[in-house]
Parts: sequence; C-alpha cells; structure tokens
Amino acid sequence: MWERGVAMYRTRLDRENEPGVKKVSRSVIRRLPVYLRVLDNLIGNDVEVISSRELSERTGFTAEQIRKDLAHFGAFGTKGTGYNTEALRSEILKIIGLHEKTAVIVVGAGHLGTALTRYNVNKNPYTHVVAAFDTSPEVVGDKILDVEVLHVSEMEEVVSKHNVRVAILAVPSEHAQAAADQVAGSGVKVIFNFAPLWVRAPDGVFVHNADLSVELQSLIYYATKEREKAH
Amino acid sequence: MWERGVAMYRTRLDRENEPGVKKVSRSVIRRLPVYLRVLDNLIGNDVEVISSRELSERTGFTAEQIRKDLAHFGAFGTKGTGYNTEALRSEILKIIGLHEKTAVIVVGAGHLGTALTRYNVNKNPYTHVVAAFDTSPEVVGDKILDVEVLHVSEMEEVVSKHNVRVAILAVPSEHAQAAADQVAGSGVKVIFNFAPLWVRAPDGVFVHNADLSVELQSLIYYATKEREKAH
DNA sequence: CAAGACATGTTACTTTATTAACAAGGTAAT
DNA sequence: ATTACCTTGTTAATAAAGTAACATGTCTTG
Repeated sequence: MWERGVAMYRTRLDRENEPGVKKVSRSVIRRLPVYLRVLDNLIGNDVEVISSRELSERTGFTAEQIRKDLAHFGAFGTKGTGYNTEALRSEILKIIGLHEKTAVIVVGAGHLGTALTRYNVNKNPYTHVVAAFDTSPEVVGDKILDVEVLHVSEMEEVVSKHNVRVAILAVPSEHAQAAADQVAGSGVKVIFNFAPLWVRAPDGVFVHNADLSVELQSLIYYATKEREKAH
Repeated sequence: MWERGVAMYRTRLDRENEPGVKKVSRSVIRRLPVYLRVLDNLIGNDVEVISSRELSERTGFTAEQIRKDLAHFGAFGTKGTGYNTEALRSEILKIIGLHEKTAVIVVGAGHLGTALTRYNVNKNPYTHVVAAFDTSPEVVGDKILDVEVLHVSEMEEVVSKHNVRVAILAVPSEHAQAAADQVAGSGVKVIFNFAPLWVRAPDGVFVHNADLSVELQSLIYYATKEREKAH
C-alpha cells in the first residue's frame, strides 16, 4: 500500500514536469523546413536512406543537432542505417503541419507584396496563396500570376471560406498595425510581417516581424569586422 | 619566482580566453537597429532623454536586456536619468558602422530584386543602393526609382569605385551560388541572400540566408498550435 | 544641503541551446 | 554465427543567452 502510494505520487510529479505537450524551441522549428528541402531533393534523386552525418553535410547543421532535433518528436531512424527519406519527410510534414497545403493570404499588393506572392507561388510547394488584398482601386481586380487582388473588405469571407491561418503583411508601416488587427480579427493565426514596424496581435496569434531594413542594418556590423559566417 | 611564474601563466590563459576583441553575439547585434529606429523616432519628436524602461516599452525587449546590450560597448547613460537620445543614437551608429551611409548593391533585378531595391531606397536612411545588376538585356539599362540596372560584368568596377561591402542577392536559386562567388570575388564582405538555397562564401565574407519559403514553412507550425508570440 | 527617488552598469543566477560522449541496436561480411 | 563496423537516440557536459538583483551614482525637491 505505502510503496504503491509513493510510486503513484512520483508519477504525478513526473507528469507535472512534462506538462502534456513538451515545448519545442523556435530554433528547432526553424531547422525543420531545411531538413525538408534536403529530403525533397534526395527523394527527387531516388535516394532512399540518409544518415544524420550526410544530412549535416547538406544542411550545415551538425549531425548531433539534427538527431537531437528529430528526437524531440520521436524516433524515426534505424540504428546502423539512418533515416528513410520518404518516411522522415512525411514525419516532418506532419510535425510542421504541412501535410496538407496551407492556405495563405498576402495583404498589400504593392511591389513587395507582389514579389512575395510570385515568390511564394513559384518556390513553395507546401503553401498556396489564395488571394492578395489591397485598398487601392488601381490594383484591386488585377491578377498576380493566377492570384486575384481583392479589396480588403472581402478578407474575412475569404479567410473563412478557405480556412486561412497565415497572412503575409506587406503594407506601408502606417497601415501595418491596422492591417494586423484586421487579419487577426478575421481568424488568421500567424502573421508574417514585412512592414518596418513591430506589429502586435492578441494572444493566440503568432507574429513574426521580418523587418528587412533592420536585418540589413544589423548585417552591416559584419561588413567592417572580420567574423565567422552566419546561420 | 615560482609564484610569479604561475601568476604570469594564469594571465596568459586569461588573455587567450578574451582575445583582444570581446565577441558580441548575433542576438545583440540584431537588436541594435531596433533601438536605433526608436531613437530616430524620439529625436524626431524632440525627446532628449530616454530610460531603459521606456525603451523597453517601445521595443518589446526587457530593460535589463537593453542595458546589458549597450554595456557590451561602453557606458552611455547617466544614472538617475537615462540615455541622451542623440548621443546614444550616435554611439549605436558607430558600433554598427552606419555613421556614414553604406553602399549596397542588389544582384538580380527581377520582381523580388526590384521590390527590395525600392523598399531599401525608401525605408532605410542608412544605406544606399548604388546599383542593381542583372544579365537579362530586357532589364539592363532600366531604372528602379533612381537606381540603374547594370550588367553583371560591371559589378567589380562598381564595387571597387563605391567601396561596396554589402550585396543583396535576389537571383534564381540556380544562379545563387555563382552570383555569391562573383560578389565575394568583387570584394563584398556581406551577402544578404534571398534565394531559397544556402549559399557559401569564403572566410571573411559573412553570409545571411533569408530564405522566405523556409521561414514561412516554419511559421506554419504555429498556425495549428496555441503558442506565444515571436521575437 | 540632505534625503528620497530613480536609473545605470555590473555581477550573480537561471534557463536554454549546443556540443560531446556513449550505450544500445542494427547491418553486412566472412 | 560471430565479428567489425555504423548509426541512432539519450544522457551528460559545456556554452550561451536571458533574467534578476543590487551597489553605485545622479538628479531633484523641500
């Protein structure tokens, strides 16, 4: 009775230390799509198995780090052999949530928004830009490749209809926060913001600010000093 | 004699641990331009003094972190008061190397390259795009705002003439590595690469790969799960 | 001019991330 | 079947980054 009681208590503590979902760091999540791209290439070349050491050579990350990253989510490899490329690809797709094509909207159909729409449509097999939005009558109604530019008033309907969870923001900074509020209000869960302003969003909405000016300015630090390579 | 010998030995070891220049992490360097932007705004509004606490509210970083970041480079504040906005701005400019306008080239004058050229010219007071480059006769000779599109064969001359140390790469991935080799060969010290491929460069050249597809894919992870905000 | 309030910069602590080491499992060849 | 060789996944050690605490110094106010 006592031993059993103690054992049960310990178990409860262990559960508390590992509260349901183990939290995985942003750094790990960022590396997963890099593994994915390499796997896509390998599969395209009919390579069926890959070791962490070979993945290391193709990604620049260390083999230990790759194994550890994957271990966060399960044991996908075979000792002595490595990872089956198809199986690992499939697992990573499931982890990220790319197993079905993700609907994305682009807000702001200026030069940057247009370029990002084309870039994404052409370069990314896992996401799909369902529409771009703008307020200017000059661009509303246009098409960017096969993507229609709609008026922002139609955003909520489109988001709802296509179950859009990701928005790319490429509007002038003076409208960025308002645009962020609107997309968040429409039900979007992730905002990828290119405006040179750090937008805020309610809890539950994940914001990634990709301020290219700030990024460029930070890089200039390395233009004068002799330093190691990035990433 | 013995004690002195030991003491000297220890000192030598300490020096080796701290080799002349103290290394400052990428994370710190990335935050500096954010402080800079806030300072620019404050100065525009004739604010002369700012505390780390107020900077914290405007940047989202903690006050402790801001103080610690700045402390890497010196003591710029006044106890009891805070930081003089003009003076701190000036210090950060010197730290990053932005005290004189930095010459930048854009390689690849497609949609993304054009958008980045316009974005940078309009949004960034500290850098100056001196030219864009392409190989296609259709775009060579065009102008993007007031930036000329030149043939890549002229790159080395332009880089040398304007002392260009930073290149933005926006070429198709199949040409990215060749383009990186060429700009590195021209004497550029920093490569900001937007091609969906991790380019490599010789030692002494700092590469930052900004693969937007990979970034977007990693964000999708947060579209399904409930998670905290980024950055 | 003394005292209270305030903010920096430094040092110590905690947390997180990366690197290394290794035990256990699996393959292939003899 | 046994041996030699690989490679994974886990645990341990190291390094890095972020957070907190506080001693020191400055300003302001009565």
